[in-house]
Formats: sequence, structure tokens, C-alpha cells
Amino acid sequence: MDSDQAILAFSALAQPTRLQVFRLLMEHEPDGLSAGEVARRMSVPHNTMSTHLAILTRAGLIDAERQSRSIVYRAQLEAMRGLAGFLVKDCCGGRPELCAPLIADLTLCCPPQKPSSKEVAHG
Amino acid sequence: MDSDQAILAFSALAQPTRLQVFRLLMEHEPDGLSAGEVARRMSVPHNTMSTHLAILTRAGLIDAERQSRSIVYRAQLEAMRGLAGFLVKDCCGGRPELCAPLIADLTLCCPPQKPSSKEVAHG
DNA sequence: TCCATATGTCGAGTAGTCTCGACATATGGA
DNA sequence: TCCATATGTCGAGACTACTCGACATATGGA
Repeated sequence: MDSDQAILAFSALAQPTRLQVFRLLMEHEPDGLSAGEVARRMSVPHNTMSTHLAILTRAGLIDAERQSRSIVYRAQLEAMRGLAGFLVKDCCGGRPELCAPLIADLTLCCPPQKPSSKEVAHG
Repeated sequence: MDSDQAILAFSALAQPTRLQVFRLLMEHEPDGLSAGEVARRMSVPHNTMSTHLAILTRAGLIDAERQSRSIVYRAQLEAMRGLAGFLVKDCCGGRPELCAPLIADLTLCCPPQKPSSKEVAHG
């Protein structure tokens, strides 16, 4: 993931509807949702949603696949991983010592079982 | 970190100059750089840079502190951690099983010593 | 072919962003 | 107080993003 790709991804997620769509599709992994279903659930006109889905797709955050008359969209976990990695590696490269607590923090967020609403303190 | 805060951060980083400024300040942790020094290094007029720095500050990604006549800006590692965490937790909450490989991938990005230019495969 | 369903594309209006000259504010020194 | 340095704020022009009606394309069935 280079800077241009990261900027595309940041731009795509910097919009309430699109951020919510991305999270919606994440919840529906690995089945995905059709474009119309996404538009309906978000109460957004289908053509507006089509534009948002295109932007998310261009950013590599989601992926489209035609299934009969529908086009099913799915979140691209690798893209999210790449974006999170971009943020983290950014400091790892120049300042590895700053990275360790950050990684530790992220690891804490994902315990073996349910994470509940427990937030990490300060870090 | 809630959605609104994440959108602020994404918006702030979705601009080439600001993304580069954030990375620049990350490289200069923990000393930071003055507003003028940042503007000079980026070859951007001071008032344009002032606007960008204000946006990054409002997003919580950087922090300002006056030192005599200068105002020194520093990267807020916690904000970056929060943003990366927001992305990761997003899938952890609904799909913990998707989170493990992601965390593993991030951990790989930051080996005990120098990371060199080795990229993780597949992801 | 004709129709219904599903989605994408185009165009225009509105709103927001980016940039930078001009001016304002804040600090330190004489 | 006066000046130089350092930074922030305002305003306008150019550009871009968001939205949605209207139209186009694609699939499946009769």
C-alpha cells in the first residue's frame, strides 16, 4: 500500500454513508450484500449508492461480483489490513520503538473471545 | 474513537500534503517541528500550512504547543493507534474470526529489529 | 422481441475543499 | 513603544464532492 492508495482509501472512508456501508459489508462477510440491498438498508437512492460503491471499489476497500441480476458487494479485509498496516508501518519504519505499544494495543482489542465494550485505557 | 472522530481523521489524512505532514511529524517524534519549519520543508506557504495543521489538530492527529515565538507540532501516536484500532475493531466486534489474521499481519510488520523493505505476502 | 428487475452513467445544482494574498495577533528584543 | 519574527484568520477564486432525476445497460423470463 503506497501513499496514493492510502489517500484513496482514506477519502473513501471519510464520508459517513461510505464508512457505514463498509462496516455494513464487514458485518455481512463472507456473504456480502447486493447493491440494491445496501441502498435499501441505508435508505439511500440506488444511483447515489452506486456512486458510493464505485468509490469504495476504486479504493479497493470492497469488491463487486455479479450474481444473476444482482451485483453483490463484499468487504475486502486485505485492504483494511493494508490500510491499518500503512498507519502502523508509518511509524515502525522511522521509529520502531513507538510501534510496540501500538501493536500491543491492537492485539488487546481482539481477545480470544468476545471483546464486549471494554476500552483500553490510554495505552 | 467513534465514527465522527474517525471520519475527521480519515478526512484529515485524505489529502497529500496533510498525510505527508503527519508522517513528517511522526519521524520527528518526540521533538516535533515548528509550524514554519513544516511549511518550509513541505514548500507550502505558511498560511496554507496553517490551515492544514489546524485540520490535523482538530482531528486530534497532531498537537500544538507554543515554545517562545514558535508553535511546535507533534504527532499524536494515540490518535493513530485509535484510528488503526477503529478499523480493526470494526471487524473484531462482528467477526472476531476475521480479526486474528489481521492482527498477526500487523504484528509481522513490526519485527524486533529493522523491518527493511520486506513486504508481507498475500496481504 | 417485449417486459420487469437490477444496476450503472450522465448532467446539473448545491455545498464543501484547497489555495494564497492581505491583514490580524502574539512573542521577544531594543 | 516600535520593530522583526512567527503564526493564525479572513475572503475570494478555482476546483472537487455529494446528491438525485433522467436515461442507459445488463440479466432473466415469457
